[in-house]
Amino acid sequence: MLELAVLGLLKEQPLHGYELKKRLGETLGFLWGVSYGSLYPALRRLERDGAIEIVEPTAPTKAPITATGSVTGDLASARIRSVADRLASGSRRTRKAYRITERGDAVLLELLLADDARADDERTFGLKLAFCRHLPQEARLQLLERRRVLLLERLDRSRRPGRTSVGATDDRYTRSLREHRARSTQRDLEWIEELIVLERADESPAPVEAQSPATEPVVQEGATT
Amino acid sequence: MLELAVLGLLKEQPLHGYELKKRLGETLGFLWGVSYGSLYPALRRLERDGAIEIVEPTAPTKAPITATGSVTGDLASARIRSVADRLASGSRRTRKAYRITERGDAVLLELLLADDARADDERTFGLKLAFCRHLPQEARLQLLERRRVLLLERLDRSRRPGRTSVGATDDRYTRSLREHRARSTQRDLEWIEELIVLERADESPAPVEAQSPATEPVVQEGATT
DNA sequence: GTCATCATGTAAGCCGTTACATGATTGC
DNA sequence: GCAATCATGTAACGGCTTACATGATGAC
Repeated sequence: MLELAVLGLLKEQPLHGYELKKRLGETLGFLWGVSYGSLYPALRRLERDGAIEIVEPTAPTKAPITATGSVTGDLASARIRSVADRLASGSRRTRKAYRITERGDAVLLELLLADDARADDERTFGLKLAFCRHLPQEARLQLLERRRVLLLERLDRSRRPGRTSVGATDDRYTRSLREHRARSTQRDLEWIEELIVLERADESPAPVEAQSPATEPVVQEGATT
Repeated sequence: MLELAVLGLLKEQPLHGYELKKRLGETLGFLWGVSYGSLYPALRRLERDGAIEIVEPTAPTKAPITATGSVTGDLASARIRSVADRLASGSRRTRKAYRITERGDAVLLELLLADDARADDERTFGLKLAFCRHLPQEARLQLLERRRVLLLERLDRSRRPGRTSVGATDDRYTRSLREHRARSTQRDLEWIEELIVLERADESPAPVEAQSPATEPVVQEGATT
């Protein structure tokens, strides 16, 4: 889960651990308090696996700018930011900025597509949705559909009263809790279905990857109209 | 978290591990798939700590029926059920039914009162609410109030846009996710506030504990009459 | 007699946490 | 020079998961 988040964030631009942690809390609402104790080990793991690599300020030789031309774009945009700014200027050898590699792109894809069964985890779904623009539309729809099924099942389970007869607690609180959860699930479901409709609305088979950097500005002012 | 659930369920009636796991999924909606691999160790831990004890069918000598007269009531109601039925009849020495002890009552109380800060965990709150009838009303209100504050904070955080300018993802999906989460939090908040109002409505300082055993047994066929 | 279910457990491992240790940079 | 912040890490531990091992009971 953490790895998914890290890769997703690094896909946008190179960052170092400290900054990464901040974003984890800021732009991704959940993942409030991942600690350094888990973040740094995760980074090392990812580096070991070749999914990310350290951005060397003096030696950008390794940059394999192949499929994603956006990489250079990200770097450029990063350079003007204070984050990578001092990094690139040669000072500040203490911080280590990481960049996602081609291998990492693949891993990200994999993580986004993974169907965990144990995907109940709200957060994991949130994370996937947050980065699903990196998926082809088809896979995106699949993700939404799977979620829909899961919610339907949950709703179904919550409806049948189960075994209220025996020793099952059924006081005011439990009942309220059950009802509230059922309503929440219902709304989640409606939301997902709305997203599905929207997704189906623009059935453009164009590889999202290519238009990715352009997505946000466009949507902003009437892309779906 | 598991321990809280276990103690809560055992507070109602003695159960053995296998049955316990089923209930964990049934009556408590979340906690779908706790595995035996965590349940049994948890039971041993609780037993070691003296929070629960094995119900010995032939030797009910240890039963310290002191404060809670309900213990006998629970046992009685359990005996007519197939669960403890065969247990009590002498056969079936393979299964181990557990009963909560006085010590366990205290532990349960403690767990219900615990303010984890990391109480973000939806499930932990759900669990607490599910068993909060074992708390004095005052503490119950406190629980709800704390939750309210947490939700308010979350809502507040979700409102301020943060740093949308830099590299922060803000595509259709992320935006929708944020909005949906904000709405959900808003509704959770309204729900909690409703519960608080209800709670305040019956400011009867009567100890809930006393009327608790009357709830379930009556349903069955009046075992306690 | 064998299969499904009931029932209890152990071992290895993952993923995260807290607490601790360290040091560079910046502002005052 | 000192404190705050930035920045990176390690160690110990906790809790839960999967996969595995075992065995009793009841139905057919």
